[in-house]
Amino acid sequence: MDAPRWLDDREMAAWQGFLEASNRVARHLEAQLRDAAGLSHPQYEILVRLADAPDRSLRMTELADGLLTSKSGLTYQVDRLEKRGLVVRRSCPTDVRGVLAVLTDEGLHTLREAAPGHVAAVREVLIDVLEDDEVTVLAGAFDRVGRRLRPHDGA
Amino acid sequence: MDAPRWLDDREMAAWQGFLEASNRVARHLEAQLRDAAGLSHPQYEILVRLADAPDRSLRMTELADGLLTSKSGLTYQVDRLEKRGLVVRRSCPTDVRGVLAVLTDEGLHTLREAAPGHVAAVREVLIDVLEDDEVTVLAGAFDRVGRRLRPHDGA
DNA sequence: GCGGAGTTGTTCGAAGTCGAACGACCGGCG
DNA sequence: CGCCGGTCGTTCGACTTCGAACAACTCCGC
Repeated sequence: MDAPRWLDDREMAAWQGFLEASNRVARHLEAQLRDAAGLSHPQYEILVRLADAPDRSLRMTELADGLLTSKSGLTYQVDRLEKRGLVVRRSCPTDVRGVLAVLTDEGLHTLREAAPGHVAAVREVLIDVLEDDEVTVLAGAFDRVGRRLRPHDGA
Repeated sequence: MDAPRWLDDREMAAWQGFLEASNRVARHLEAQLRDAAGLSHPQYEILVRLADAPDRSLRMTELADGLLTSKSGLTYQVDRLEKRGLVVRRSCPTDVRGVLAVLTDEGLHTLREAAPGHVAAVREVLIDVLEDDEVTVLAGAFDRVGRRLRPHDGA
């Protein structure tokens, strides 16, 4: 490691831009969701995944895998959602240890109310700021970056 | 807002990829810095900015502006750094309210030890995963995205 | 010089995140 | 049947972050 390859200007701009953009975008969307629907971004993602799942329900572990949060973090957020009545916990029929998180009607309603505003915000701060070909490049590149850091996904 | 423009597959891939990539990259670098130098990423950035500043010192507010953290967050991190002896607080000569954060020799030394490994990690998980033209596109696009969300930068 | 509006950095409480430890439970093998 | 490594979800304590409130102070117009 005696000859570190430093970042040239172009690389530095990409790196700094990435850092600033990811921070600001995350903050902005967090604020938008909270103001519009009283949801944090992790909570919103939990609702989305449950809404797409069969029976609107998923095991805690399945939920935690897709989400990029820890198991304990998921427990915390599901607690919050349950106290608001957007999600219910049921015990898993095939495994006594297991817990099923189930989206309630109210949860689905809340999600449907929040989704358009959230998507609009995503467009406003990211997608619609980019040219079409930039979106394409970004999708390809980030798929590679994300996959590479995924715990166990050789593909 | 009755006709939300949803994201098509390509846009969705870009958005999801952005989310996953920014989370995983941030986590990975946080872990790398902590293991190699006992620094958090915010702390590392503070050291970098101080090292580049005249007299290796900056006002707290100047520091907070460049950094993407709040004032209180900065106070907390500078407290940490000061307890480790990497930074010292001095009162500002031209403004009694002001506080100058000054990088110590030990702070500079720690930074120089940490920098090569950090840069290598940035290359490994982001820059070197991308093609040259992808880096270029990314730099341009993110500059626009970041600038757009900046509090006060009409340009 | 003076008074009020704005700035500066810190403190405080609330919130969220993580990893490690934990009790409870599954499943296979003897 | 009985045991034992592995899995499930929660709990716990430590850490970090944020915004609002705060006291001290500057700066500008008069």
